[in-house]
Amino acid sequence: MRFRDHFASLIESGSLAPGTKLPPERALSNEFSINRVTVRQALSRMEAEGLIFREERRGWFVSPPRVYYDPTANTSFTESISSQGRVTGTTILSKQEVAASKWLSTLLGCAVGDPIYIINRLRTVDGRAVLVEQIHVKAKRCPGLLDYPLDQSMTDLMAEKFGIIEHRTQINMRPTALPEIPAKTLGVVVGTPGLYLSRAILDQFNEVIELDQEFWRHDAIDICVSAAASPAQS
Amino acid sequence: MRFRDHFASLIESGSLAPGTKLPPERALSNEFSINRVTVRQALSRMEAEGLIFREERRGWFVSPPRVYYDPTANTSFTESISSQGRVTGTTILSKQEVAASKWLSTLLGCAVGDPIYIINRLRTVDGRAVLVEQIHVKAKRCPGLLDYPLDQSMTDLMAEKFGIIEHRTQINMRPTALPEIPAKTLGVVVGTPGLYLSRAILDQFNEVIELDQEFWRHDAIDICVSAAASPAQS
DNA sequence: GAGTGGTCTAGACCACTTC
DNA sequence: AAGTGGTCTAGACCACTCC
Repeated sequence: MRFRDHFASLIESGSLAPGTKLPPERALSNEFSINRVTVRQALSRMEAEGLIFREERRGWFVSPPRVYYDPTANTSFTESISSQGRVTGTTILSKQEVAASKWLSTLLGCAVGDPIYIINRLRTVDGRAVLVEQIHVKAKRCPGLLDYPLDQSMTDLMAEKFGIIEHRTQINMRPTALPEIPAKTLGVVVGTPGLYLSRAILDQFNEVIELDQEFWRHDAIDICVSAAASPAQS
Repeated sequence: MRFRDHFASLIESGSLAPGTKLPPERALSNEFSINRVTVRQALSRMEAEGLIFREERRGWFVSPPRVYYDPTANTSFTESISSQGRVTGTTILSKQEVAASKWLSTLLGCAVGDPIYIINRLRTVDGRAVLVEQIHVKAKRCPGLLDYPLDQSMTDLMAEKFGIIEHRTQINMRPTALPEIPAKTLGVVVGTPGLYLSRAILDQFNEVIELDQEFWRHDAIDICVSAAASPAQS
């Protein structure tokens, strides 16, 4: 692992700036006198460590610092990221109205066939795609939602236009490999390590009104959560 | 990816029970008429997806279901896991008193050189090693801690013996590759995807009294957090 | 001691990006 | 059109597990 250690120390010492493109695999193979298969194995290891990332068929790049993100906070994604001096971008990939599947109806607590809005968004930090999200909301609770500008905070939009106040959120997260569609969207090889995050949002009447599913680049995020001990202590 | 899809459907349909050992790589290579390098590539992909896991030099096994874990809850690890019908185990790997390093003193808010207890524990679920944790506590606040039985809830121990009540916890998590020592301890290949979780625990006086660092097998955990919206809404 | 996984070499072809 | 990453073949040796 001489190869890995070489680059790891270069990156950690800051000699290689975030975003820097590494030399082609074949060049690395020559320079270090190791086989290209071995080079790729070492690069994948460094990818898993979050030191470097790749853009499919474009090459390997030094990873930028992770962004801190508190999924339980009431601050919006954009707000939270820009307070860290980073620039976010949001792209609407698609928006549509569908009839609730069995699966969706269970999670949202509605009838099968009820109208549901689905919005797919891509979010970037400093120009790099870091997450894709699929948002499901009950159309009945916010008619015409799709006609509003959707590249901003959904929370704000739903509060201002439809009087829906977030009351509680149930979040699940797990490390996983990125499935085909999110991977393609993020410009990443299918099977790259990632983070899956789902979020069920309940309104002031404790009704599930929104269900989000996010796939993150695993090296983009540092999740931080602050928890106050509840009165009932074990 | 015929190979991957074959096993993925077997596992997802439940035909291959958790814990089942897969055939040797060379046998798979023969059976599917693909090169062993390709077999290993597919297996690594399935490992990243959480479908299978490996024990170093022992082989590949079907992953058991993830355990749900709420790092913000006040329930103990054992309590939370056993309520899911799973059996936990805890092994003390080491316990010692050290002088606080610069790094530790900053995080714990004490002087460099102050006495600190360090406890390393290994935790298992249904017999499988799923996480290693390193616990740092201020020795001054709980003298003689190391002489108590340490294979149970630290929270309970510190409350009962030293009157220390957890008041707030600051948690950070990120997907990463397992470094050498945790990997070895978990019987996992260095560089395997994992989850890093750190926890700073503050007592009733808002003083940091404990600092934990955990490395999880990435396929073992499903993190769930419930968040109530705070009065101050953005 | 046999078998297995971990690591490595030396090629090859294709799909895609870049020019 | 050239170069690059993604995928694949066909071997090899070592360290370790298992019997």
